[in-house]
Amino acid sequence: MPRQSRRPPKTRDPERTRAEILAAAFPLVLRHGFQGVSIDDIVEQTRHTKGALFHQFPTKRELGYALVDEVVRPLIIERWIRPLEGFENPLEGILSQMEELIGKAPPELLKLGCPLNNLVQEMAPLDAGFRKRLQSALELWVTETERHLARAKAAGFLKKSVDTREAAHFIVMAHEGFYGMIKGLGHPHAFEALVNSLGIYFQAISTQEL
Amino acid sequence: MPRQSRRPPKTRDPERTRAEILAAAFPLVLRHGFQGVSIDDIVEQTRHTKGALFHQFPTKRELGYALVDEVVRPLIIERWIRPLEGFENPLEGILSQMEELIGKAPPELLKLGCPLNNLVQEMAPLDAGFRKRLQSALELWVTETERHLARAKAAGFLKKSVDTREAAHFIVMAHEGFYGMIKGLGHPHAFEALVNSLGIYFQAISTQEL
DNA sequence: CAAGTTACATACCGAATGGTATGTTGTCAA
DNA sequence: TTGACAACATACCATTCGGTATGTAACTTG
Repeated sequence: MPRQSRRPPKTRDPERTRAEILAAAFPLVLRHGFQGVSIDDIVEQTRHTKGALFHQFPTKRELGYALVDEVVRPLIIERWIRPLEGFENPLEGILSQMEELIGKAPPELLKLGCPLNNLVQEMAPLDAGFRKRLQSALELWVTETERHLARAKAAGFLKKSVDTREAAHFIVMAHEGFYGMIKGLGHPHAFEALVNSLGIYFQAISTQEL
Repeated sequence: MPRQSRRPPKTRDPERTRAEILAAAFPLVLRHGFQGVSIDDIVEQTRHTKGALFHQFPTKRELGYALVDEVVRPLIIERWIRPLEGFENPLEGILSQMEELIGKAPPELLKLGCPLNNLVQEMAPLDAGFRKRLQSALELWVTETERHLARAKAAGFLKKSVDTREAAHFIVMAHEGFYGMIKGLGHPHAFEALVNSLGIYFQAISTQEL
């Protein structure tokens, strides 16, 4: 018997309800943008109703905020920061992770772009609440990247002259730029060119051959 | 007497009407996104009516297409390609132009992002017509950038080993990434960091000190 | 100048949207 | 066991939106 019934269960679980709504909203927003997705669209993708949604989230905007704080933000850490811990040289880790998550990603997924970048471009100039949360997520990404660059420097992989904060900004910018460029060109073909060029930059700030 | 009357003139000028509608739509779309702007919003910013708009553009989407082809595309050439012709070394030109158009731009303008990038992120995955036109604009930007890189190479500024196509992709990506990053962080403070890092990349592909 | 056509202006419409009002049921403390 | 409240479900609403139907004045053409 399927544990995940299509009909609402008799037992209540508000946290799970909330999580399921967010999980349903995420891919829709990724594909259509926040403004392009309606409450009804989201509800349709869950086993819940509009009443449940508006009970969990007072407004559509609040749902968007939760999406940033509770879905997008953790995703950044999980995908782009945590994996670096497994690499002695973080620069290698960054290139490797890019190859893994962008280079090898299915084209139809890549065309949807980066969840964070999409929301930044769409919502940051429109709404202060979004702006604040997206900014916070971006700064977290930069800060954590810088931490690993500092580690790289301490381990002698990075030239002493490198400003790790500057480099971290550039690297995060490149992530978002890669996604944006691939999305704009419509095919992932440009990825290799981009990662090669980023490699040249990495080489320029490194003390040894990568 | 003001030549530009607020009331519609008795004399007709369809091309001017069309241009005025596009001119009114452009800043609105830049600020609120394409989906975030209504036909009535646009009409309100002109001395024309909804009837005129739908006479010039059969649908809202067609207006968006025209915005890409007739406003955004020329803007790229005018801002980022043409100015390079005045520089013996195009790499210097790119950095100089970035400083001029991004570094010195008013923060409230920067927060709105890059017109092309905004539309790419918002509309490319949603609509094939947008996708085609945005892709074409991006490829034009890359191609024209590559032309100047080839010139740089011929003049001996670039290392022979540099793949100009790859580098052109990376440079265009950086333009869009810069805008996106500044928009996301909410303040132009990051620009200097980004342009410094791009300078390191430029140095790495150059034959001499910049 | 007559007749047709283009370029609008005005009024209106059906559908979609975010949100609400109200009813119902599970849950839990006393 | 029983209220009381949280967690929903259902029905409904006001507004907004892209688009259209229709009327009219300017312009072109024969």
